[in-house]
Amino acid sequence: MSRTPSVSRRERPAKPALSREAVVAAAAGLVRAHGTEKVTMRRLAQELDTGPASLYVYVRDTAELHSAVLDVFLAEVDLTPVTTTGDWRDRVWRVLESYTGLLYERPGLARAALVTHLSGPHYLALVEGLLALLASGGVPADRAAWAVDILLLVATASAAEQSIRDATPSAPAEDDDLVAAVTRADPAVHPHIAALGADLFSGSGPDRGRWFVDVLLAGATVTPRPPKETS
Amino acid sequence: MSRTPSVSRRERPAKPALSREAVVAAAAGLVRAHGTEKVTMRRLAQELDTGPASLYVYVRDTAELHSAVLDVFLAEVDLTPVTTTGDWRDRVWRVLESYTGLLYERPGLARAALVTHLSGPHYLALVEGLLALLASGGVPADRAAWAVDILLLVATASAAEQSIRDATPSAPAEDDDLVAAVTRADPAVHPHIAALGADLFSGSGPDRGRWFVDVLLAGATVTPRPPKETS
DNA sequence: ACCTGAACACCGTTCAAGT
DNA sequence: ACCTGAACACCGTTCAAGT
Repeated sequence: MSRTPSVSRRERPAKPALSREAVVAAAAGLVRAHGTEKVTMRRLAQELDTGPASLYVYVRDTAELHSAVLDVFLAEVDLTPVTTTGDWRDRVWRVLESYTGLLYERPGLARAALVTHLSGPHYLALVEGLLALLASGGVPADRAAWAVDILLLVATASAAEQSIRDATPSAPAEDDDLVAAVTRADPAVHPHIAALGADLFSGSGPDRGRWFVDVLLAGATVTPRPPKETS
Repeated sequence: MSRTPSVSRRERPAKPALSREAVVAAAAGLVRAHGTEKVTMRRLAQELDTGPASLYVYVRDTAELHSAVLDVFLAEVDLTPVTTTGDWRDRVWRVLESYTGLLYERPGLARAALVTHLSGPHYLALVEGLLALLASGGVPADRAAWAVDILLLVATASAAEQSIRDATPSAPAEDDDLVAAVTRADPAVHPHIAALGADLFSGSGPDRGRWFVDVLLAGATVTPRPPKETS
């Protein structure tokens, strides 16, 4: 008496067909559920009910996987300020705020973004939007490219850095080595650091960010003149 | 007849006594000889003729080790521009050039610096030097703190990024995903990116860097005025 | 042709047990 | 008290061998 084949074929939920989309989506799910640190080739393979080797058909390596996952999250960046009216600098700021806000909740991704080149569609859309805003503000195209690069870098780094602090509870990270070193700074050796003291870390992320955006955008709109010689 | 104790005690070159300095110095040697990637707890322990567990007496974890090693290399930063005469902006630039040059040859360390907080003595000396220069240029202390942060961030990132390109041979990284994506960009969807094309990556590291330093320092010396309302 | 089990060559960190 | 062998719990990536 043989078992009924049609029933015994499989007991567990259908194993979804693999594809790049499925792999990246599963990885994004892993980030959402357990954080970026848990997104390893092996864990992801387990999640997809296969062996790690199979993933290499769809992603080049772990770095590329991380970059693809980040792009999934970049879909959440609010680009509406690009097509809104209002001061262009404010609109740049709002886009960056949306970008940073996203990364604040996904610190591991911010750190990954710091050491990889992004190239996904949502990243391109973000860059395009910022370039459009800078163009509308009268920033020359070549400077706009540089400015967007740096704006995104600083935004990413601020998210990544915040995540370092957040790993420990205390407000300005009592036990941070840098804070300790600054507090211990000898005024005779490091007068400026000693004078600033904890003010070295002053200013909220947003305050610093807004200041930087204003400075950079102001500088980018100025046609650069060569520094005057000893005349 | 017992073996002569004084001779048989050890056959190999003296195992150097462990200490934080010895551990960090050995790690720096590993970086010099084989690159930052090879500086793992296990390899370092092997180098020091002990087990990995022993290292945890002297360093908290791998991140702290990397940060300590980086500080060793930061000893090479040329801080003489701090006490020289000449345009203060030039002198800031020269210090940053020295810092970046160092990291260009140690890409792994640049990447490490991007994701850790530094706090070593040479890092403090670098920050102190930059703060002194900005102060001499009339930058208010609180803005100077922000500016130095960002200057070092951008310098570090540019070294880390260069290292990503350098990992592959071709000049503007032919096979870079981002370059490919930009080249493929549809002008209808991404007009600004398509218009810029390869110019998105234009400008040498130093050109971009110098431009950025000038913009930031110009902005930092301006007393910020609240953006004028709709008046 | 396509996919993957199993292996290779590693990791960081902890802790019980030694001296 | 100080130090560490050995173990625990993982990694990324490759490739020979299957279907």
